[in-house]
Amino acid sequence: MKKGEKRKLELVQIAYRMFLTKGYENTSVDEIIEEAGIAKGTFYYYFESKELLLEEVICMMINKEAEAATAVLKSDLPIPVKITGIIMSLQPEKEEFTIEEALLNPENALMHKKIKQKLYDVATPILSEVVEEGIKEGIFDCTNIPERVKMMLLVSSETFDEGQFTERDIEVFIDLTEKLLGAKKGTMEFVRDMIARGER
Amino acid sequence: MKKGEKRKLELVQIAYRMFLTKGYENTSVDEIIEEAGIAKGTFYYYFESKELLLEEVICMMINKEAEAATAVLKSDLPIPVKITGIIMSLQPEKEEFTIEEALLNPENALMHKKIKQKLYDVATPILSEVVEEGIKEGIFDCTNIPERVKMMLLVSSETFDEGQFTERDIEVFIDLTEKLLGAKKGTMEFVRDMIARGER
DNA sequence: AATAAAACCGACCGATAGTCGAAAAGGAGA
DNA sequence: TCTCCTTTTCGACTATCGGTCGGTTTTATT
Repeated sequence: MKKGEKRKLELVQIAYRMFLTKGYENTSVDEIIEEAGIAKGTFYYYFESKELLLEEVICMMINKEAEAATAVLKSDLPIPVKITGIIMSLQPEKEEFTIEEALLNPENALMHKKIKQKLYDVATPILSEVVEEGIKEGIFDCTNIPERVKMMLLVSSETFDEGQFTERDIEVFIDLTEKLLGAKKGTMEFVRDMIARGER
Repeated sequence: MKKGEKRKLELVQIAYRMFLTKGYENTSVDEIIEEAGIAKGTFYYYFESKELLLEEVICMMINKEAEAATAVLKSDLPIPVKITGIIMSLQPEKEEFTIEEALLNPENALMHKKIKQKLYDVATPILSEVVEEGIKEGIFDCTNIPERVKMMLLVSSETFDEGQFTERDIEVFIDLTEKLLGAKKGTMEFVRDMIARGER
């Protein structure tokens, strides 16, 4: 690995940590370069702008999560379990840092939005594939799969990411998922336990 | 009306216009005060910060939309039409300015998020009331109404606000709404026309 | 050793949100 | 009209921030 690439990676990782703890808007380039012990010019040798750095930080995060999701896809778990597993592996929450709080912070609205957008782009094809499998196996029955998957992702992220959800939210989510995919009642019931287990 | 209140209102309206045309981040306080013909100090006499001004601008917008929504609620339109009407009256799009573009602009992520949050808070009780009506009339059949309404709002705003939606998105949305509320197939079919008509 | 390419430096710039002490403007009572 | 107090206005000033630029050092190549 070349020296330049190493430095760039180092900067991305420093930024990752700082963006999540302090927020993107509240982290200045000056702070990043101080932490890294480099000069302003060096920073801009590696990144065209602060926002492009953010882009790279997000890429790094997404890739990590996409890997986990793909692993679930290729496993031989039951289809409904796969779906829940993929959705949950996409939530950036259970990492070592207090990411949830950081992303929910209003001042990270931009970062949050960008992450969600990329996450959808990555997750929709993966989940769609699983749903196709499910249709072949006869446990799902629906058309317009990508659209349905997107709505599922939307509701799940908006409901569960925020951390403030009730038993009733889970109930409605299960009901919605089953109906959206044309599954028999009860098919997705175990989501309840997975969410409970996945909780912090 | 006192002189001070008038000035404050004037500033909020100027900011409203400028935020929507140029974006919140891209509108400087200097530009606002130049437009208003006042000095910096005067601005900060009325608003503690630029962000608190944004808060007031959003309040103004929400109130306008909440009024429209309540008007629909109190009308004697058929229930399903009421629901669509309320949802559509909450979309800040069809105003005189090019608001949609401004809100979709990534740099307005903060503003967009804040608006959406407030809109949910205002709209959920109103829509829930309509759904209750529908249940009494026998065209809907469901429990956990507020949760279902919130998910409906979520999907509708995320799908249609972005402006990039297909015929298939509409189809899935109709299907989802009917199933979410426990309505007979076809109950919400006319949404298609309303969306088509409401389009720009 | 000579040369070129990659990596690094930090003073500097323009723009921005926000501060502050002082000065008008306005009104109420004498 | 003068006084006193409150409300409103002013604009120079500050601190911080993202970003630029010309030049220097390090590293690899021949």
